[in-house]
Amino acid sequence: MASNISGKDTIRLIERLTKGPFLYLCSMSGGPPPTIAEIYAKPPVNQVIQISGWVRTRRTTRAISFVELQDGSTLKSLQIVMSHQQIPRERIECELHTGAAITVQGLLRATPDRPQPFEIEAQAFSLHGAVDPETYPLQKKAHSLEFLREITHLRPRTRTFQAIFRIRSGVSFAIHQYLQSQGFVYVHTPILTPSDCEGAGQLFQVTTLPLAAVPKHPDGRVAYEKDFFGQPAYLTVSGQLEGELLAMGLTRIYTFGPTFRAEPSHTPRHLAEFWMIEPEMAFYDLTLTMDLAEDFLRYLIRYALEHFPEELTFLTERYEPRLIDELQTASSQPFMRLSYTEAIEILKKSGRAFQFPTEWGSDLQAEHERYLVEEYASGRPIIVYNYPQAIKAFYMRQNEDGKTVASFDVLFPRIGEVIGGSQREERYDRLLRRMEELGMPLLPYQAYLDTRRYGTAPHSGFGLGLERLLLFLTGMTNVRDVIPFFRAAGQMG
RNA sequence: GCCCGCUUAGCUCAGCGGUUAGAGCAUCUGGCUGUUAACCAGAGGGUCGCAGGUUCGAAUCCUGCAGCGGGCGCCA
Repeated sequence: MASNISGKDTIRLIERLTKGPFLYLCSMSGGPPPTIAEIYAKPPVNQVIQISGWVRTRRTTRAISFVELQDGSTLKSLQIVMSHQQIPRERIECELHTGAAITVQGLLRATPDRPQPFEIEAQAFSLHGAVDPETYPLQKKAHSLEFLREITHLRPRTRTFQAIFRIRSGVSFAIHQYLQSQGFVYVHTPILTPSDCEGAGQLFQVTTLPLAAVPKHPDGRVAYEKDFFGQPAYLTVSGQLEGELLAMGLTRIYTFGPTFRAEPSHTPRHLAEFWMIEPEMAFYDLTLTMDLAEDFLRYLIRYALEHFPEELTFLTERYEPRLIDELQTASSQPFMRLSYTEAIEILKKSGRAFQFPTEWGSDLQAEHERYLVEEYASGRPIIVYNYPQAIKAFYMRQNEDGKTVASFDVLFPRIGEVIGGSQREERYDRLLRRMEELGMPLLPYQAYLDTRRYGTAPHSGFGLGLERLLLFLTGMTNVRDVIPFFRAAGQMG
């Protein structure tokens, strides 16, 4: 057991086994052991090292066993060579099954004439956690994504999910990097909110009231004054309204956090808990905002291409043959821009028999978006802007034509909408009139309206769905496969 | 929420009214002087999702339920 090996013991063991000077790289007490990615980045050739990880495969011949070790730091694995003279074959066959966690001590030797650049000649290994091969669900061969969704706790052991989660991490970092470099302030908007401030979807209610015996008034209303906050509380469906308040003081802000919608959407593109990035900028009009959204997305795609070439090659070969081509197209060519009115004209002239109407005023359906992106634009991303007011949210800025609002959607091939955004209505009278037209209660929006009463300014923003973007970046087709643990209607994976 | 499809060994699947339900991989046993998802030989492993029904006979046809997947709507 590794926990029984002290640092001194390890040094003594290795000294005894190697009878010579060596570089003492790590022990449990002397710093973290190197990851396989670090070994590949700077191979300590001809040095004795310790390396830890999980067994991916083992091949045994008469005199030697080969163990492929992986640790999720890279797609690559490290081959460990175990001579049966050095380590008894029985022990290897008993302890080293796919999935077992081990630490190996051995000499890193260059192997220029073999498929892998180097390997480790093991002198000793310790087993941290054994695996019962009869019950361990994962094998060295590929599994279906559907099967892996049933074992989300073990998915991180597979190279596919290691690649996806590394890309998710890198892209999250790049999101901060890009926005920070553009002068944006990262703000934390609340997850618990008093009401549905956007109408973006069904809310999850949060309460400490006992569900078996909810306190009520004589007239049957729930006695919310006895609830935790003294009023109803919900999980946020969007940080936008708070984001607007903050942008009206900090000029450029963004949120990046989880969002919750209790919409029973049974599709591969919806989650009940998903991550959204919501930039909000004072003194930005619609055009500046579309420019920002396009530059931002192209930066993130380029970032993925530059930082995760091996992962993207793996995902392209394994899951989506068009992946790298699509990423290169989207990052190298400008997005196509169409007004909603132009888009409708194009659909009408297409000669296609669409299932849904293509009249001005009707919303663009999935089939319309797919035609526009995949056929009309030949796979280039498209920005559609200036949608009819009637099909968009109350806060979007009214255009001078009296029919449309300054809104936009970014549509990607294969996945559809990744961004929805707009210039916000900053004119108090216009906003108030629109809210009254829609019969909205004004009381919960006093803070929001205050920003229009005091020093109002033109401002804009958008929401980027992280999981949707990751579908595009990884070639996955189901958002459940780009988040470690998914929450969707009827499912907690 | 509506519509469609799938569910057979640990995994991926074939079988679609007619003997005792199959294959590859995995597992186990044995073999192999360096393997690359190693290879060779042998073995074990199944109430064919669950509950009913039709039939001389059901994995196969029908009904219901469940789980999963896909399409649509809503959206990110």
